[in-house]
Amino acid sequence: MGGMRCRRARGCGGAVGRPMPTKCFIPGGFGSYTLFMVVRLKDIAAELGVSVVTVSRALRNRPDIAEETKAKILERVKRLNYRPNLTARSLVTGRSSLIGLVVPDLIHPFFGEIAKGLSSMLREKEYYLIVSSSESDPQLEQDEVEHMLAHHLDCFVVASCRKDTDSLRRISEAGVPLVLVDRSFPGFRANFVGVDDVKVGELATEHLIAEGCKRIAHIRGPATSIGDARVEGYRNALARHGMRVASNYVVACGEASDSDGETRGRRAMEEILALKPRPDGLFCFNDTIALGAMERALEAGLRIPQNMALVGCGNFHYSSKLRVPLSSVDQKSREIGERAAKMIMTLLEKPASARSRSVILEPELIARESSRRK
Amino acid sequence: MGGMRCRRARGCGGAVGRPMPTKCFIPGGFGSYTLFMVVRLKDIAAELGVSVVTVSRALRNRPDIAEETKAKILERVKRLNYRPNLTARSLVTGRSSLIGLVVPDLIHPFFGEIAKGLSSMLREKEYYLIVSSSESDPQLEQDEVEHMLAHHLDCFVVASCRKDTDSLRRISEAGVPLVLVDRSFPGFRANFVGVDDVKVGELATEHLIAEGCKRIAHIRGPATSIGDARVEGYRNALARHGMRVASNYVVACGEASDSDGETRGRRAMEEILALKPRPDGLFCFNDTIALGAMERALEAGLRIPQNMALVGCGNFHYSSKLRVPLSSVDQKSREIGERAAKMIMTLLEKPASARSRSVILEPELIARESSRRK
DNA sequence: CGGTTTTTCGTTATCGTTTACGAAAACCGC
DNA sequence: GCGGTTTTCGTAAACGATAACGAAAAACCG
Repeated sequence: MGGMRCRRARGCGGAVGRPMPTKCFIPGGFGSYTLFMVVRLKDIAAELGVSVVTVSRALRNRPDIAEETKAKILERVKRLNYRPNLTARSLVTGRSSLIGLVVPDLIHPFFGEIAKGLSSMLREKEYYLIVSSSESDPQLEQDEVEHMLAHHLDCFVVASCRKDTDSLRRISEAGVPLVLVDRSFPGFRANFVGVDDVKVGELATEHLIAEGCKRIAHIRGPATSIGDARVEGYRNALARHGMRVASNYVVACGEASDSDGETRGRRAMEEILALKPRPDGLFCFNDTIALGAMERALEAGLRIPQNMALVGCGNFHYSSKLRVPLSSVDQKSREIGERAAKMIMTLLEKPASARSRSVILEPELIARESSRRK
Repeated sequence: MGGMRCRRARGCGGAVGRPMPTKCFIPGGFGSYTLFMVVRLKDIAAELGVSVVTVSRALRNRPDIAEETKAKILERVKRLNYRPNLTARSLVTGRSSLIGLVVPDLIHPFFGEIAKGLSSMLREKEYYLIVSSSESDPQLEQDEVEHMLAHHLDCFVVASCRKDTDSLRRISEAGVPLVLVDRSFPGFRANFVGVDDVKVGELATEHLIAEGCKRIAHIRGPATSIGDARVEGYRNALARHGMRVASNYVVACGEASDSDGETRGRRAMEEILALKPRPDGLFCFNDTIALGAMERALEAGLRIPQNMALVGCGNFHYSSKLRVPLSSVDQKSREIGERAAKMIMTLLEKPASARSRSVILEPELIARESSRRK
């Protein structure tokens, strides 16, 4: 118990660097404060009369150490509650056990689920998640990525809100593995996990057709690969059934960041209500927009789904609790997180393979009252 | 541009440690890959013919450096896109710029908001958030804390799901500053940010009384300080109006982790429906439970709020979109995050003050259709 | 202009760990 | 009992930064 150090203590500043017993009470103070001990390899080594390296070897289960000494060391390590200083380890190994997650919005259930899926899988391998919410602000995203690079993370998981690939390119240039989620960038080669967004559009539209809708409109999302893909799916489905695609039936609602998606949904619905003939089916880019649209439609006296059937996307867990339970295309957010985690683990274990992998999940339609007309 | 190193590269393993130009193309490969450069203090120093320490000084804006050399260095730093290796810095300074956040559930909007509030404030000071979801599992929480301690975080923010203070005690013993959010532990001195939960119970109950309810029931939460405080508030309000507190009007619904809060809410409502006389007002521990209760009540043919007025707690942002928009006590989650961030910053800037601080926010009732009877 | 102060910058040690290498000890076959 | 392997362990040098100290250069002052 000899050579240990007391590092920080409330009200005992001078003691830094001096030997201390495991617990240390300051008699004169406001009471007794337990001081904290930094147990280091050095301490354990000194106690047992072995070298630092030997202790390190025991901890990392290296082969070149005698079973006997290893047992002795591990016993002491356990008793002293030693944990290796990952900062120091990281400095020399170059691996931090930290994964960076950059999403547009932490509160959005979609990204929340992804974070949860990621962290629950990464936990097993003792990786931790350092998160950043870009608040759907491209500049902020870039800045955050830049700062996070300084932490030398082992891998980035990014749902980018930028139109260009500048922040992603910075990550690649820094040689840090990267997994895109939700949104990919054509022309930018990277690992990707997400759903098939064309399929999303198809599923929603096919469903509305199956429910007997004749004039199906679409509130489209931003002009990103996702937004475009869903429009494409919508068009595919209509074409497949020989239905006309009136161009004014696709209404844009701006750069739908989800925070104000609802207002945007309301505004878009205004446009749709003005259409002649009025659509009897509507596929919305996401649930938030669908929510706003639904509210506006109800205010206007429409009955849902009788006058207009509605399908959203995202399948928020409260979709079923709404005034009119909302049909929605599930984006498999939890699974996206888990698959991304798996991808990260192979990325980090295998020597960096040049090929980038994509995992495209199948979306799933959850039909609820807002679209059930039969 | 001389002494720089190429660190990692796809498909060029052998080059590690050798000098390389800023960009490096491998002619024979599958194409051209940009290699990444580790720019270090050493590199900048070598280029400019100054010492490492001088560069370090320029970067940290220290006084003991000539303006001229500082400018020269900063120009080069900027041009090379240099960022200090925070891992290395952390090792020597003992400060990691990382804050640990441990919550029971990342998807829960309450904790999501807290995370958002925290990170948006901490961002300014270039602190980052390492998050962990304990999934409401006490053992998991303990393990996670244990692991996170190895990362030598600057501060912990914890919404503990444990009945004891073991994990918290570990943090204190390690000498790491700690801020509790949402839930405090009587007898355990620590910094705290949360709402006044007695007030929560009072607000909800007073409101129901004001709306003319005569027999007010309560679905209580777990037997924690929070659960107890809300019951206390509920009792206070009733007592204040001379109303009888029937003990069977307070029904428990188990350890409401929020994931299955809804089922628990349904079950609790079963009990409540069986009460004679049937309550005409109900205050639920949280919105999720309220949601389940509401559903069950509607199924049973009750009209809300006419037959039974309902108030929840948490004020989820979709509360207003429900079948019957839900009245709810707002817990100021965003503000909790922001105040916690402020607290952290003073904690880290000021020399560790022995006194622990508490910020108790005032909850606010948001009345909606589920309780409006007048 | 000598001496003192101030400014500016470099040298050395350190943070806690791992990697590379080599030495000692133990084991082996003959 | 001797060369050669194998096991086990220690020494030294990193990793990239900062802290402490001291020396050189510049500025100041009477």
